Amino acid sequence: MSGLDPRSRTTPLAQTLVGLYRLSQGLQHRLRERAQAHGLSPAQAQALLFLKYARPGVRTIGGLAQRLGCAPATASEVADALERKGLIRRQPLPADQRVITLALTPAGAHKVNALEDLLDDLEAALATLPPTQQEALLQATQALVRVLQQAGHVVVYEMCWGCQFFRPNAHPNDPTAPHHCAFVDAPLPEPNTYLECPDFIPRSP
Amino acid sequence: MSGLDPRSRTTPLAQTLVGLYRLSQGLQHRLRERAQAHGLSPAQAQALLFLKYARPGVRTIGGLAQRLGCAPATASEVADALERKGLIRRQPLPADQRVITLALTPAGAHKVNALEDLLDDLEAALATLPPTQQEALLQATQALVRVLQQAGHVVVYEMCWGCQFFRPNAHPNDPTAPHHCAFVDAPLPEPNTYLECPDFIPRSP
DNA sequence: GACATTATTTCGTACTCCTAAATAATTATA
DNA sequence: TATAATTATTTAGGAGTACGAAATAATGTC
Repeated sequence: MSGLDPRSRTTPLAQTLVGLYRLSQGLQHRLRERAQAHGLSPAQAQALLFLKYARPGVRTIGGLAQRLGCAPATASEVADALERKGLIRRQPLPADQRVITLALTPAGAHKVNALEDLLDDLEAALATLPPTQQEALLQATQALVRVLQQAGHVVVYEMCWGCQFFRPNAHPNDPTAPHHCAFVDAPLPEPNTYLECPDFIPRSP
Repeated sequence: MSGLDPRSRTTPLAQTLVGLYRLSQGLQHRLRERAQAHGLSPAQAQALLFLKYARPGVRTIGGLAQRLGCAPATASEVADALERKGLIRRQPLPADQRVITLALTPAGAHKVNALEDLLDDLEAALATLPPTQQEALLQATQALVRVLQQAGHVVVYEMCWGCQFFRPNAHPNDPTAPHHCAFVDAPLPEPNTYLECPDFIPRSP
């Protein structure tokens, strides 16, 4: 009955399962290869991208652990490595001295810019699929990610636009923070709305 | 332009890319969790499944390295760990003493039987998708795997039925090996046709 | 002020992963 | 048939990944 038995690989479900497994393996392989070309490990590359794109409040050891799907101890070690390489800085949060915020150094910002095309060739491969398959693949992956998210296997970070807690132009008289987040009940500066947030919940269609 | 920038995540292609990335992360996370429940690392669990289902000729250090997508040195270390745990045996191949064949011990065979349902809950999640999405997802993943395969990011192991080199009943008078493989040009015993082979190439539709 | 909670770090252990070099067996070449 | 190239694996060394448990320090609660 197991989808990993080749004999059961006649059912579409089992074939898809094995396909996704191979896809995952290939993606990780590609990730390692590309990161290595920049002198980084896969986790280090992901951490740099996280620090570029996550909203300020989650750029901490704990936030990084959530994003990498690892224990805080591991995230602390990843931060150690990046700090040794001079790509990030640790800084206690003034408001709560237990929290360590992580910030890219100029060298780190430069490195992550060179790193952004990490999966471009996979995106190019996606583009070769017929449009109907692209659309179906999008629906299916999003449905699966929701399942994995509910099972706690992955934390989804997304930006505000499209989030059900986002109130665009709730403060029209405040040019520095015209929008509003109903989740944390706080005004949002414009640039922050383009950053990733783990509290994101999509608006229902 | 990068699909990893949240601002570009408005295009279906970029959304799919990020979805696949999360899917991959979730799958690896689940794999680690389930393997750990059996006292194994992810690589060790994959190695045991490989030794159960791969055809005899590839059950070697090199074959394992191909399957795991790692260097032979790493595969040798994985074999070390499994040997220490008494789950596999190393044995030089009589015909070529350089080659080390790997075989499950009774304990290893027992362990891998308990391990086969490793991704069953992901398969269950797949089953919740509407049938049209299931079909499209199958097509799309297979197309993507082909791309990754050609780029060398993954080696596809499949069993004979469906392979273009498979000649069923080519030796009707030989009850021990009625089939034939045109790739290695050798007769195939019936049980072997249900095992996975890295030389698999699908028949054209 | 005592106590629980939280975020992070440190420690110890096991595993992953690579490259480069060493070893041994086989195959090719001269 | 010696010698050389090739192949499969192992060993060694180094960086990284990952965890649980214990330690530390800051914050919140009663």
